[in-house]
Amino acid sequence: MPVQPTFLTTPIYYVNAQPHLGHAYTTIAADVYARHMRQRGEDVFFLTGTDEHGDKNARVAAELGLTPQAFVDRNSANFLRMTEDVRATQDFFIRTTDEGHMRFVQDFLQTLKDNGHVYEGTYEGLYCTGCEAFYKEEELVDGLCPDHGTKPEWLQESNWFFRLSAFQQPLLDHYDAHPDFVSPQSRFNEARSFISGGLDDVSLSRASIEWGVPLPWAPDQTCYVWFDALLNYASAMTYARPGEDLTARYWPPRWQLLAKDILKFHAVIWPAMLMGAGYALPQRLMIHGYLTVRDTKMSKSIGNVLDPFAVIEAYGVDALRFYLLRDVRFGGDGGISYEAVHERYHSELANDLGNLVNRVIAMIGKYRDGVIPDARCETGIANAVELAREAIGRHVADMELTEALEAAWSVVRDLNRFVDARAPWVLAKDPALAAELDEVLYTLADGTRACAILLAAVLPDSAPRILAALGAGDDVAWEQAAPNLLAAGAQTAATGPLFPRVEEPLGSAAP
RNA sequence: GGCGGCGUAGCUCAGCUGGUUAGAGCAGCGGAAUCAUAAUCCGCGUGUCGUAGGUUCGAGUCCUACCGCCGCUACCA
Repeated sequence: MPVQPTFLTTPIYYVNAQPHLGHAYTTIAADVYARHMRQRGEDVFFLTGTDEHGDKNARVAAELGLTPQAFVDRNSANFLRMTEDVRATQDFFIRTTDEGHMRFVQDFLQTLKDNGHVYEGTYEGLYCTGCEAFYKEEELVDGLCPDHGTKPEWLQESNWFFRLSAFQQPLLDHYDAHPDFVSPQSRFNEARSFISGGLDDVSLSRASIEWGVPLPWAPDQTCYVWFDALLNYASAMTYARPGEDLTARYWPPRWQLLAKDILKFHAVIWPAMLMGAGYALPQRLMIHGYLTVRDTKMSKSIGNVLDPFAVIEAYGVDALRFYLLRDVRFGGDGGISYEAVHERYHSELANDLGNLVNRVIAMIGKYRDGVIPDARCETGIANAVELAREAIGRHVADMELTEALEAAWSVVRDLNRFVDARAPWVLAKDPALAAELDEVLYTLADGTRACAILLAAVLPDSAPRILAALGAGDDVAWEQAAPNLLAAGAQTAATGPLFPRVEEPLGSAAP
């Protein structure tokens, strides 16, 4: 199979806030895809990072007595640490304050202008200085800013505009020619109908905001933060590897992941910008939904969200990764809770998978002195592995991560069924059945090994531990996700429980 | 208001272009087994498929109306 370049991105996260579950969610999903494609031997470039310009940051920095740069340095570091905490394996962590990025933004804007897509105009409206944004009258609450409760002022400023309106037809043409441009389908329809409803030009600059990228032809204005931010996906190609331009190798992105709240920026403005500058468009955008905390009578406290770091601490990072992709169909909205984490962790990770590994290792230890017998994988299990491998490959490629996990889990369930059906403890009592016992034990060890490969992208901590326990080495290459590849004679190694039981769900004893 | 979507077992949800007795997981009940983190396996659901009509030989699956919920309806990340 030829090595394919695979460029995928998460949005860059706005450093004004602390990293939270939403950030972790997108990052984890992207990481699962990246790890999977690396298993398949593809040439992956996984990009994530932070969005650092905008007046909001400058103001908060001032309140804290920091320079804007010091402030974003500190907060960006929190996001970088978050990617490490969830075991994300990005190939580059971009920051919009990077010199390489800012230079690219200026070049890009100049290209847009040279191509005739930028003009000077006047923007006027009700402006809230707190929000750094214009409001329509109907958006105000009693004539006041809905966020700040202050009275917006009528402001008029000269801005530079991007001729988005000119791209309505080209965008529609692209949507019609690429029916899988935006997933899920409902988001595709939403974006397309938005475009067909008519596009207005958008201002791409701000006057009187200093914390940003100056327009190359009008340094008194800075680039509107969204233009600045969107361009990270392209700018990273030019400087992520010093002295090397990766654009030819990776562009365009195969997948760009984002949550539904920023659909229009990515599905309308972003492709139009790329068209205007002569870039190829991303192949596919994956729009995922919101994780909502279940509205139970129990949770009275406001802002009682699920803390991903608390879950990692209590259950391990694999549990968080598994839970988020398993319990909520990737792409849609879904309710989450600490109780559900607790249930999934025990019923599936601990009982189904963890206990499977444990019982297999125990039986091989007890009946064969911890040596993998010389036998062949039973055909039913072998077929199940082959089927799951095919299904998972297909699902992950289409960013159907929940479905992929379901396909992997069916093999785990098959293996547990197989244990009971063949009852090795009965076979062990009759020396005449030694060959059958060998086959059963080999099948269990080999099948469990294959499951570890199938799940390695989701469970980066546990999969290698399973392989080690089975004496199966540490190669998680996708070709290994096939039956009969466990070497006979390998020595198993006892391990503690992979997923030790946890007494109480988080949040059950709130102070 | 306009456009779009959703409403399926106690819970969370699958059900592609209409076609055998509507499915899965969890929870619950009963049983088996003992290798294992008391984990596992087997069996058990008469569900008005939101409501009322319609098209069809046949409709969760298409059409209409209605009820309920939700998203989008241009520049706060």
